[in-house]
Amino acid sequence: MKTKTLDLDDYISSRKKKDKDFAKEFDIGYEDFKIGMMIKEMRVKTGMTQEELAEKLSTKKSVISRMENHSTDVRLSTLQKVAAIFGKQLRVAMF
Amino acid sequence: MKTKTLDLDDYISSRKKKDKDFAKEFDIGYEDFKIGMMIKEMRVKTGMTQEELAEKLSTKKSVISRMENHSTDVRLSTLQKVAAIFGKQLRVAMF
DNA sequence: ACAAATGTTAGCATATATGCTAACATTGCA
DNA sequence: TGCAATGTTAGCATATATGCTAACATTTGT
Repeated sequence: MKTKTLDLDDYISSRKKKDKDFAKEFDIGYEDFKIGMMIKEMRVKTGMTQEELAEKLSTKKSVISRMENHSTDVRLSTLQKVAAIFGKQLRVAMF
Repeated sequence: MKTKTLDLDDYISSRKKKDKDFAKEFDIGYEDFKIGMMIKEMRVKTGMTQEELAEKLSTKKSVISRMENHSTDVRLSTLQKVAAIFGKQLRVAMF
């Protein structure tokens, strides 16, 4: 079961090397969440400003800044909204 | 990019057929979350009662029941705690 | 059928994510 | 250099996930 997990890790890892925007994914550990980095990376990659993303989320740019920097937690529904804006599908898994 | 996503879907799908407890994963759509089903499935599979899971989460069985049935949303930190109890790693991805 | 274990629900309390404004900081460009 | 765009932060308001208790329902085993 350990080896099986590693198989998938390897698969995803190699896929990411082949194709940079294959997906954004990360594991959530005991330390700080890195959700903000993920969101910021997708936003910057698509050339959006915080204010533009905020408008699409029907909120304010200060909220985006906080999410990208200070937030320690987030609701699944919020992540889902963000994913939708970037045309992505949110996936949650327990490996 | 569509085909790439399908590749991964196929991979995971076939892996799940080979090994039932390979992983629990699901996509979050516009409809209702199915987080509760995922949690319940893992709990039942490990033979835990709601009360036992509640104790490990330092909460009450009523909270578990609500999560498994009515909850429409959940925090990532809560999912992380649940995953940890089942010895799993929580992964979030935007495909 | 009964009793014990397990699960569900309602109602309320509390913690915290999210919403908002305004002031300030930083960056980029003329 | 200075202006405009963009990003950051603080403080407070609001919405909602989570915590808790108690009563009730359901299941399981005898």
